[in-house]
Amino acid sequence: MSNTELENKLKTKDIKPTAVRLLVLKWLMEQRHAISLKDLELHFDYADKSTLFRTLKTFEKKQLIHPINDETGVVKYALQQKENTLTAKGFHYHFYCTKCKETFCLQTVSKPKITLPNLFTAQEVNTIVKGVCANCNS
Amino acid sequence: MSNTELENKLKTKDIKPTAVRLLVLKWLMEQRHAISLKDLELHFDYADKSTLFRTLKTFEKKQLIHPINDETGVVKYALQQKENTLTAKGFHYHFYCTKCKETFCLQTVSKPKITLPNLFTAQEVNTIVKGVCANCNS
DNA sequence: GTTCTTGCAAAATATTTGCAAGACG
DNA sequence: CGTCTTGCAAATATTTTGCAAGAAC
Repeated sequence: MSNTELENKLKTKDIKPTAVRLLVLKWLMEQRHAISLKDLELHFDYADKSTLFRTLKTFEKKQLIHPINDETGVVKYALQQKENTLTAKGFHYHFYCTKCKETFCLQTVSKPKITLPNLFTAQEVNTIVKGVCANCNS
Repeated sequence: MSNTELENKLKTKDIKPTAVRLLVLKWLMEQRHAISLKDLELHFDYADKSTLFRTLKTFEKKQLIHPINDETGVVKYALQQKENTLTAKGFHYHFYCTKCKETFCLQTVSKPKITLPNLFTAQEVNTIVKGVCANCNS
């Protein structure tokens, strides 16, 4: 994806396309798994931790990325694949590979049906599946 | 539950019944929601943080309690309701109430069916439902 | 007396903020 | 100029470990 395209992607999300943001977005798009702040820090060792932190926060607020809690204790982020609407919040499963320790977004065919006890009302469902990914299984 | 009963509960799990452990177990059994290390610290302000930390770790290792990640960033613990076996790992949903901020274990009727992409193999599934609990809804 | 537990201190890890300098328009 | 972004430092928050004293058996 060209720099102009990246810039536009940011602009349509109402994010000013700065150097750091373009680099982070580019890298995020190249990854096939979710990344953590630490991952960013290691990859962009010339940029400051707090800048990268705020970049993620900005991206998150503008819904360019979404946070994933894979229970490793560290929050990771992945690009928002579908547009979020209030009715269909782009539900998908997350998969954590216990071998390569990477976290992926899985395309989901259907939202799981969950029966709640009386008077309980649901707003959101998050499912994290742990196992071994295709790469590590072959 | 009497002290003797609490002691036995620990002993059957191969945990030495010390004063702190008995108090923690008793309190855990009285709660209807999961508790964090911080909760313990606040409740048992006369016991040391690290002691409480290690108490939780011991209970977890001996499968007296199980950790819950409700995506608040803090791990919480709740008593193991059913015995864990290798085949049926006592699956249940967890519910996080966005009003009272408490986390509960829900009794589940059936394990969700999840279809994974080719070559992906699952070992474990964790589902956290967010919404409003019965108490906050009434 | 050997092993396990506890308390205290401190390390390790992770997240977040204040502030001033600089970039951008 | 005014607003937004960045870097640096440092505050917070949380989890975890080392070690020595003490308790339990």
